[in-house]
Amino acid sequence: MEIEKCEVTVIHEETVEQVKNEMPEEDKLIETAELFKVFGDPTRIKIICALMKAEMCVCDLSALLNVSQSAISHQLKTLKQTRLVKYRRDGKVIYYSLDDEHIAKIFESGYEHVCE
Amino acid sequence: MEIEKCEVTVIHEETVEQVKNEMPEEDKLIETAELFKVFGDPTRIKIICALMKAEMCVCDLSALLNVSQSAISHQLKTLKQTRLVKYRRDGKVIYYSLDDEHIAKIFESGYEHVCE
DNA sequence: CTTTCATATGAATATATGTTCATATGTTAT
DNA sequence: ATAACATATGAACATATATTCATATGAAAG
Repeated sequence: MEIEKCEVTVIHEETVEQVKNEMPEEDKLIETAELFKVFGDPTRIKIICALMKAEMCVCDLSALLNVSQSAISHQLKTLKQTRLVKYRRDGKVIYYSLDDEHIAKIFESGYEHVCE
Repeated sequence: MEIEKCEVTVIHEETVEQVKNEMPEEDKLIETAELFKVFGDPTRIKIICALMKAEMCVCDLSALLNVSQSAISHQLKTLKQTRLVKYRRDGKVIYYSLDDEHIAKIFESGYEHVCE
């Protein structure tokens, strides 16, 4: 007895084939989703937005956004790992800034849509 | 005895004040995060990407993306609620498409960054 | 009106994730 | 060395969320 594959009815085979050929690599799409996911948290988007205006240290971000130092630090870790922010050390203080001009562009594209 | 506010050390008061004044409304930022969150799931980003190429029905999306009909339908519900997709009915079949040209722009801004 | 088919939906489950708390790290000043 | 301070980190907890499963809805055909 065969194990049946859970088949799905396809109504428009041509469309499915055509779109399948035009779709980007799955890996790229997953990476894209992961990128957007990072933008998809209130604390992180606020950090990104703040860093568009000025380079800032952890405790300033913490005060500005009214979020604990630890929470900010954890989120900055995520932002570092995904290369959205970079940092420099000056004594005890660590200054964060956006890694790249393009990060701001992504923010803008979403923000504009919300404000339309 | 007073309840102390959990105060945070602020190092650069001027910067914090200035950025605070330049920041958009919190509501808008939260909405922006919510928008990006919708883009931040592999299945949903694939649906969005597919609908950039063609209008498609649920079972075609299901076949194309190799995701169950139910899962696709649940995700389309999310996409409908956030006004990223619209639909039209033709008999038993419901065709989905992107609600707005701008949706594709947002996708592109993230996709480009990944492919840079 | 009953069946068939495309889609939607609610409950349940497993997993992911954001924050807190306590503590560690690393730098500067005494 | 030691104290003070800015930041990082690990564990724990609570919440959010994506998928599955079973079933409901709604339209067309017989």
